[in-house]
Amino acid sequence: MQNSKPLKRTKQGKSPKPSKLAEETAKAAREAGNCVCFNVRKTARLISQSYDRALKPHGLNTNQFSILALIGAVPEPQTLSDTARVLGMDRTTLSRNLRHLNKAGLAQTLLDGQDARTRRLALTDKGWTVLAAALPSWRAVQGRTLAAMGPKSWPALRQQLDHLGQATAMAG
Amino acid sequence: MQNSKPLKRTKQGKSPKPSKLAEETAKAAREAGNCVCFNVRKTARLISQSYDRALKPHGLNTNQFSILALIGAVPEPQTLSDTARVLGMDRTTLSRNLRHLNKAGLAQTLLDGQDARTRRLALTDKGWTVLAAALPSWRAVQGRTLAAMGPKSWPALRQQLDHLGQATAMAG
DNA sequence: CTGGTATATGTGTATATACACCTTTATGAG
DNA sequence: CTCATAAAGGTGTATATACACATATACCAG
Repeated sequence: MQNSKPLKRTKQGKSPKPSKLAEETAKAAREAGNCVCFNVRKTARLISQSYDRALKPHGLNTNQFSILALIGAVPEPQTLSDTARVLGMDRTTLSRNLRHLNKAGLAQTLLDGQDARTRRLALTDKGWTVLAAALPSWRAVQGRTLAAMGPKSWPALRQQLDHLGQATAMAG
Repeated sequence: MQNSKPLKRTKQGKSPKPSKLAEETAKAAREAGNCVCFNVRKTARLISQSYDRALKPHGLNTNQFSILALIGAVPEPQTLSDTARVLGMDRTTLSRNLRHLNKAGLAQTLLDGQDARTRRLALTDKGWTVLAAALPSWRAVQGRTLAAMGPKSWPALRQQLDHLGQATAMAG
């Protein structure tokens, strides 16, 4: 159970007089509850759990499902970098996420005929099968989510999220 | 460079005839671009990079900043579980995130006088100092973000995110 | 008191995420 | 052709994330 270090004990009775710095900083810190980044990340954490549970019977999590769906959605195999861009994901992150999908036999990385540097992404037969099987589960959780949030509000929310992603690039 | 496995080559010239399954699934997969979970996660990835850069001079990332700010914002040390709940973070995730903050000497985990099971979270003096120093950087990036997205739209967006987080709990 | 249950937390494991840096290949200037 | 530079991708490292499971403690019914 123990976390290695010896722990102090919270003082009982009168709470210690906070330092001047602490007093001012505590007040300012309450602003940070309004942090855009924190609130988006928090929502991402919460909603991911819901989608992960829904996709679990297919051996996928929401991230893997999104990658498979994107690879499957485009007619010709795209490069790793382009795919990462569409996913809003760092190239190296996608590279590593693909390892799991490769190992699971769901996705394949193909050489390009023109450029020896580039890799192109495609689904395997098994990948198509798993994706096809997972889609109804995704539709179900997506439907429940839209219903719970009021389906009308999603288009506006999505637009704002897109806008925020773009704005972020601007804002540095 | 190589990823161990021998890679196939994308076929040149005429593209292969897609299977019936692939054809239907590809069409369905395009729906998934509208996935609520994917879009929230994507925005979270993008915006996090911006905040991480802004906080980097203080040795913090956006997640660590949020945790410090929350610990600092409440008057009395709260339990780990309660703190995790407010952060919308799994208890065990917070537990591990705290290790870094403990090791860095920014946060401390205190024993509770009443209940030997519970741990309460507080900032160290160094934690107060670092948080105080980081707050202006956070205000700056938050300000840039709000400006770039149109400051009027944030309150509504935040409300929708909160709602979505709640809805998620309902939707299973 | 004692055993059963609930609560608070830590661990094992798997995956996600991105920056800094490196290698390989393409491309263009001369 | 050759070298400089750019572009595509992989690796090292650090952190984030959560589920399943394990441990320690509290608390309550009998």
